[in-house]
Amino acid sequence: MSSKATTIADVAARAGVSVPTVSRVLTGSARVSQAKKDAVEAAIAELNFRPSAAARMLASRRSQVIAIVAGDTSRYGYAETIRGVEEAARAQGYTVMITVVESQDDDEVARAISATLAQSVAGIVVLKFDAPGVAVLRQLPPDVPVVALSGVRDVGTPQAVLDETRAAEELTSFLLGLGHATVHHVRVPPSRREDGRTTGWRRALRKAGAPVPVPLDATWEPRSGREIGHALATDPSVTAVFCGNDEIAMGVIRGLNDAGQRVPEDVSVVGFDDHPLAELWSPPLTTARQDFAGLGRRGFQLLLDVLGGSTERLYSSERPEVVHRESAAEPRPRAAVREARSVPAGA
Amino acid sequence: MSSKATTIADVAARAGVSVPTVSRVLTGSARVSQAKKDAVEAAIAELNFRPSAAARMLASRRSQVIAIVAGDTSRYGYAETIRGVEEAARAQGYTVMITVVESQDDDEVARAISATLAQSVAGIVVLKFDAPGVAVLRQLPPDVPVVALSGVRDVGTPQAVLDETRAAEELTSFLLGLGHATVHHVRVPPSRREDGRTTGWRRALRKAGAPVPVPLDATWEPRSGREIGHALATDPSVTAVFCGNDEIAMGVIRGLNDAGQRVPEDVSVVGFDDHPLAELWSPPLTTARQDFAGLGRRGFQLLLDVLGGSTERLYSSERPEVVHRESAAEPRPRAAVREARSVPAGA
DNA sequence: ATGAAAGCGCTAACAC
DNA sequence: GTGTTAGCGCTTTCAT
Repeated sequence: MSSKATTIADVAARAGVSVPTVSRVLTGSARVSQAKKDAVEAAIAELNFRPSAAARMLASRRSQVIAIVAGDTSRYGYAETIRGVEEAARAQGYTVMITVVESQDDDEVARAISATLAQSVAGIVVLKFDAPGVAVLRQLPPDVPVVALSGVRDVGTPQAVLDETRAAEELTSFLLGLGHATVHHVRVPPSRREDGRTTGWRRALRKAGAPVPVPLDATWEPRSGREIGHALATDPSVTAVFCGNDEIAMGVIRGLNDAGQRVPEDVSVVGFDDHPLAELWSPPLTTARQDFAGLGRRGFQLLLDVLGGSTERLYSSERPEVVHRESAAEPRPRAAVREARSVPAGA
Repeated sequence: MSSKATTIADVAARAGVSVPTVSRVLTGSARVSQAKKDAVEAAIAELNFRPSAAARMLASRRSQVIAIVAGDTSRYGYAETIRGVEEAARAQGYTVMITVVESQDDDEVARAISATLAQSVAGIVVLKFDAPGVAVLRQLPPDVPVVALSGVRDVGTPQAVLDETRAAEELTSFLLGLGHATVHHVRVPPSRREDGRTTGWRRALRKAGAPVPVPLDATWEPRSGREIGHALATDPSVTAVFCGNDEIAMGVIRGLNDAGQRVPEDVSVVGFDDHPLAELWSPPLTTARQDFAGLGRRGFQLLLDVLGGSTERLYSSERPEVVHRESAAEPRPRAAVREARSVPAGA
């Protein structure tokens, strides 16, 4: 696709050597005399030659391309994770292609897998953050080098995890320790029946003997949190809320504010992720910091280990750190609820 | 990389036909009798055969892969644009690979271009949002199918644009129309000497005969806006601020608040992009809505036109729409400035 | 150390 | 319609 179709044969001719010799200097697979090496390199530069990755893959049956399979690419955690994988891959000379799986529908999952495998990738990193990711992992042929990235440890596939269960438990316990009778929970769409964040929250409540309220479901849209905030405002028993992520927490706080409730004076709200805007919010969000880019980097490293034939139990776990800011406080008698202002039409 | 190395020859043998016939049903390049077609499809399914994209590209000299070249992948505008390109590409059966260019440094730009071109891509979409993007565009060989995505119209390369100059001018004029003597400007790192947003702002001020303050420079980090907000708070002549993007606007508002200034009562602040959190911020942000995903989709469509050999002047422009919310108001005598609280250490 | 020959898995002519 | 014959641009034996 570059200039004309400058091939390795052109380079060989120009340098006065054989084709395999050019290949040797290209790949460094065997020693070549300095003289020929220089000649080849000069010819390559003059001809502005670029080897064809396709021909290379075909002949060598090896590939320097990895695929990232994800249910989304632009939401905060996904985008950061992808950035981490790409960064680490690039540093090792790998190219990254990306496959999006829209749903856990069989056809869609099969389509995504086919599209990915057709590209002769060296390996695959799947973001197991949601149902599509889980489905892909389950349907992938067993002999493909793959690593999963997620929030909960699992058996089987090599994986890098951000242990959200422990962090959620810690965050919930912190709220309970402040004196709240219980902690309500607003969750984002879970990857399976229950996310680690929800499990951790439940575990903390159980351990403390606190009642376990029914979790409320938000979508990925921050504004869905706002509506839930309106609802939460009408329930005086709600004094602390643990949200599935910071963006939902911001929405919930906004909804609570619409209804005249202050955070943290009337209701404490904590998020998850430590989104870049969490520290700038009013009030600054207490949350758990997730190093998504780091997760991506660890994931790629693991993939490299798999590719290297490592036989170890491939696994890397890290625990998000709770960041204490100002959105959580001791419970106090709540202010009177006022009618939630409806969301402006053009908003 | 899939199962073993099931090839088209295995399929042919199993189906009792020749290799090209299998190829024909695979590509639909020629009619094949229904009987053989069925046999081939059955064999493909039984063998779980997946054609090798590498072999295909090599033999046909065509590719179903496009590359997105970008200076960043996770920031809001970038991530959304990438999402749009990927979505449109996937809908047409294309696979997307992504190349990140870290800087405008010659070596880095050359590395990115080489990595991209080596993959035998059908075409390239470059995000000309920053200096690295501009540099890549300039150094790309002239015969590569490419389209640029940006905020300012340019000559040369086919491109899809989001006309930020006009939108910035409109936003600034709106502020001036409210009665502000001038509008200060906080810009994000520009793609060249000056971004369209800055140009539009300047143009509006000139047209109105308003003084043109020196623009302030933020980084891409929202918190850099906060520090600028602190500085702005000490200058009583500042009554309206136009920020390069919403995240910086949020930081500026926060900084202003730290110093006891209210928005919009004391200072009006407007952003750019209509970030998903802009409507949830306090106060909700007046801004210009940028349809980045749409830009990405239009960009891919343009690339398809280029690939189709279209000889038209390939160009697609759209103008961001100003969204009026609550962060801008008429100027009023400002409240006394109080010492800006320093940013919390752990924040 | 270097060249000749033989493919990698597929598509593209070209016959029939 | 369908099979035969040639490659695509590289890497890989295998000689030398």
